[in-house]
Amino acid sequence: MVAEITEQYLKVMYKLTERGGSAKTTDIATEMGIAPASVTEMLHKLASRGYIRHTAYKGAVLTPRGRKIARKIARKHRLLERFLNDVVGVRGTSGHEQACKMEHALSDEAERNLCKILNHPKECPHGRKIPKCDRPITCARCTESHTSLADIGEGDSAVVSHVACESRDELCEMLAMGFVPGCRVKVEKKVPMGGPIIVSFKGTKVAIARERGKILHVTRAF
Amino acid sequence: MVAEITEQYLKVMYKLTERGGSAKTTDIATEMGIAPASVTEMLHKLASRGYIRHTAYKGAVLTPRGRKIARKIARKHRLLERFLNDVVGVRGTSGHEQACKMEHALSDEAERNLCKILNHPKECPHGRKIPKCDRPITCARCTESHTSLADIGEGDSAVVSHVACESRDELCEMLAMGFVPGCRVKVEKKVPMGGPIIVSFKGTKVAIARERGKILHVTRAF
DNA sequence: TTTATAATTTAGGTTCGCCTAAGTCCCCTC
DNA sequence: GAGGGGACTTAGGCGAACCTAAATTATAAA
Repeated sequence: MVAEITEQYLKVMYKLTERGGSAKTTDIATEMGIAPASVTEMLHKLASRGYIRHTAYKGAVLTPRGRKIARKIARKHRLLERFLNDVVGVRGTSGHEQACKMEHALSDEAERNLCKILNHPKECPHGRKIPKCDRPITCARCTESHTSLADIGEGDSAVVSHVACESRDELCEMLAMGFVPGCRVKVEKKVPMGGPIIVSFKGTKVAIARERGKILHVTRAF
Repeated sequence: MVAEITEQYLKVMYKLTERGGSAKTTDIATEMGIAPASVTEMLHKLASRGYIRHTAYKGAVLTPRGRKIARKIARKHRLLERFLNDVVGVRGTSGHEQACKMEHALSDEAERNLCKILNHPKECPHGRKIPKCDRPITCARCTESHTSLADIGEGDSAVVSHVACESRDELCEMLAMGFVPGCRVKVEKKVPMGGPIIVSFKGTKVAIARERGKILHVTRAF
C-alpha cells in the first residue's frame, strides 16, 4: 500500500505533466500549498522508490510505475468530483477539496460502481479528462447488454445497472426509492397507454412513471 | 478547524460511550489499532483543549464541546457507510474503512445532501443510530422535497413521485384511484386522530386512509 | 560575457503521532 | 489487609513531513 501523501504528490505531478514536459518544484509546491523546499525533499524520496525520475534543477517526470498509481488516483479524484458535483450537489471549489481527501479512501470496487452510477463520464467538472480504468474487462462489463426498465416485458427480472438522470433531483429520488446499482427488480405489470410500470423489488411493489423506467438502465436476469 | 486525528479520537470515544459510562484507554487503543500509551498521550491533549474530561486510570468522557464534534463525525461516518453500502454497493468491512477516512473530508453541505439522497436513514448498516443533524432547520428543508402524503400539511400541494407498498392489490387500488406517478395532488384536510386525509386531484376530492397516505411518496410543489 | 533575478536545493530545526520499556495504580482474590 | 495481575501512565525516542534561512544553479537581460 502506498502512503496517502505519496499518492497526493504523484497525482499533482500527473496533472502538471498531462500536456507534456516535466513537473517543476515550484509548481508542485504551489499546487499543494507548501514550501518548495519540502517538495524537493519529497521528490528525492519518490525518486528513490522508483515512482519518478528527478533531475536536479530540471524538474521531475513519472516513471511507468509512478504513472500507474497517479492515473488511478486522478481517476478516482475526477470521478468523485463528478459525483460530488452532479449527484450530491456540491458547488464551488469545495468539491475539489473534498475529492482531494476522499480519493485516497475510495476502494477500486467503489470506484467502478461509482463510474457506473455516473454513466461513465468522460471528464471532471473542470473539463479534465478522466483516465480510463486499468482493467478493460471491467469497462466491457459496464457497457454490457443493458437496456432500460421500460423496455423489458411483464414478468421479466433484471438487475439495475445504473440510473441515468438529467437532473440531480431526479437521480436523488430514484436512489431514495431504492433503485441502486446491483439491486434486482421484476416488472409485474406495465399499465397500458403509457401508464406506470409496476415493479417489485426488495419485497415491496412500486409504481413508477413510464418515463422514469426509461432512465433506469438494467441488465436482464433470469 | 479540528485536526483529523482529533475527530477520529472523539468519534471513537463517542461510539464507546454511546451506552453510557466512560471510554477506557485500552478500548480506544484496540478500536484504533494503536498502543495504549499513545492513547493516554492524546487524551491529555484532548483534555487540555477542552474536548474531554480525563481522570487518570478512570477513563474519559466527552465534554459538550467534544460531543458536538464527535456527533457530527459519527453522523458523517454512518451516512457514508449507508451510502457506500446501499448506493455504491460496497460489501463487507471495506465500507467502514472507507467511511473512516472520508468522514473527515465530507463537508456539512454534502452531508446534508447525502442525507436527503438516502432518504434520511435512521441507522448505519451495522444498526448504530445515526445522530440527528445539528441544525433542525436543515432537516426541515431536507424532508421538504421528498416525503409521504401523510407528512405534508393541510393546504399543501405535491406531485406523486411513486407508490410503494407490500401488496400488489393495494398498489393497484391506489393506481385505480388515479394516484399515478406524476399527478398533482393537494391535501385539503387531515382528519384528526389518525383519521383519513382528504385530497383533491384531477378536479375531484377523495378521502384516503392515513395509512395509505404513508405509501404515497410525493415531492412538494408550490 | 557578465550579472541580476528567479528557481531550486541543502542544512538545520520543529511538530506531531506513534512506539517500547519501565514504572505506577487499581481491584480482586485469598 | 496483603499480594498479584492487568490496566494505565510516564519517559525517552523515532520517523515523517513540514518549515525557514542560506547556499547554489539556471536563465535571461544588459
